[in-house]
Amino acid sequence: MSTGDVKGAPRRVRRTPEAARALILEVAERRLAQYGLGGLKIADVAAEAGMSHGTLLHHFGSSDALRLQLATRMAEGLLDEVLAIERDRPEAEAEMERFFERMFRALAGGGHARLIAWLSLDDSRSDDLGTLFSSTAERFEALVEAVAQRIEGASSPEAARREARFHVLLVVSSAIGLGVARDVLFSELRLDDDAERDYARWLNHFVRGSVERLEQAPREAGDA
Amino acid sequence: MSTGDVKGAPRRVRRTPEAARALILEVAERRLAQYGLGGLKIADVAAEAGMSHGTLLHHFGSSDALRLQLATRMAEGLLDEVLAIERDRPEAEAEMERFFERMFRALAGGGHARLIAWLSLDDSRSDDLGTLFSSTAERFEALVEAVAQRIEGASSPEAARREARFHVLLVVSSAIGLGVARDVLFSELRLDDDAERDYARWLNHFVRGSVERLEQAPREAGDA
DNA sequence: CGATCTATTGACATGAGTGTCGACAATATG
DNA sequence: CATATTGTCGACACTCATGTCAATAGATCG
Repeated sequence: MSTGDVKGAPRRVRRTPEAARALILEVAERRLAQYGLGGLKIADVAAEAGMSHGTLLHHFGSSDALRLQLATRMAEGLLDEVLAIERDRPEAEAEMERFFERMFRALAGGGHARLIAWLSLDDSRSDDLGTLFSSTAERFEALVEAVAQRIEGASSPEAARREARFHVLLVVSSAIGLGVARDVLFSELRLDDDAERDYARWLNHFVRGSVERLEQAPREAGDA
Repeated sequence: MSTGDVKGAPRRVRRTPEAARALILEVAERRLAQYGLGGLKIADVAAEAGMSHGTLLHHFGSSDALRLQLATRMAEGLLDEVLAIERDRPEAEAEMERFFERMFRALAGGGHARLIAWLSLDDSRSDDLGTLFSSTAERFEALVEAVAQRIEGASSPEAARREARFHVLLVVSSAIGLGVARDVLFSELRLDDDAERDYARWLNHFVRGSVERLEQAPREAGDA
């Protein structure tokens, strides 16, 4: 068995630091989604990226820094999603309809939910979550406001905001829960793999219907 | 600084194997809830249980076995919760009202959501989930049936079951998501700590209202 | 082409977590 | 009190992920 590539493949590939980092983060994100936390061992990530683990350390400094940058990258990706949704004028009827559905998919579909869960489960890293998502809070607040204004006429402003907040919390928490435990839940409830898309649509209709109902009839639900 | 206990504390405590295991599992479960995954290192668990880590290994054989037994214990605890709820006759109106709320709290409040997330995030352990929760699937199915029968009269049986399944999925996924990412979500949505109780109630009313609505008007929501 | 820069590498060091083992001691039994 | 059983301990060995370092080689520039 000869070594195969006698001289075709270069013994070393020299990348720009930016290219190397981008490549590593790509691989890391893919591995996080595919293998979970265990897939982020720097030796494995480096191997899949086609370099030695020493090189990876050279670019990121430490394993922790890699994970933090990965988290930042993914958080920004998620933020971009939310911003893109917001740019589509959520106040427009047709766009509002897709709003929850898109956010749901952004959270549950990709590895974002897993990332959040990972950061939450690791006590030493739970603080990072606050800084990572500090910029998204106001986006969520804007969303809450948008929803609240639609139902504000039918009830008091406080009640409207409470309803809006809980509606958003419902969608986001469900998306995270599904993103984390999709396999178990589908197995438990005997749903096939296509059901996630159906559920996303269903939840969208469900929440939207509730909002519309609140627009007309005040305090239909939500009094302790 | 003298050693304090000159002769008061026994140099060794000798437990029965059952007592030792129970103690260890107690400590482990507490630590999982408090410190997350990192809190399950056998040396730390053993220290908090007042024994050497060698003793812990003696009783469980391996670190993996400890985690698996802990998972089993917690899964059984969750199952007991569900069974207890079921015994309270979910078909009765008043109990049905509390059904979702109680399950929600059982999942989100304790460490169950974290356990599920932990097992899901670790690819090497994701298979254990299936076996652990194999016995709960039929319980969930019974719940789906109970909900479905309430709304069956208003629409086709298939549509009723679909609605029921998605309603259950909504509550469970939201509970898991909240149990995993409670801190982040509350921070993002600017909710205080009391909000979880309120949200559980709100979600209960929310889902119950939807079911009641489906009892009267068929296919109000849920057509793609 | 020769010099400089630095991304890259592989070998090595380090530390944390896990598992092993022989001796000790607490309890039961005669 | 003598003996057996075994839970318990502490020291040691092993594995593996992380991090370090000096040498190497690819790229750029004069």
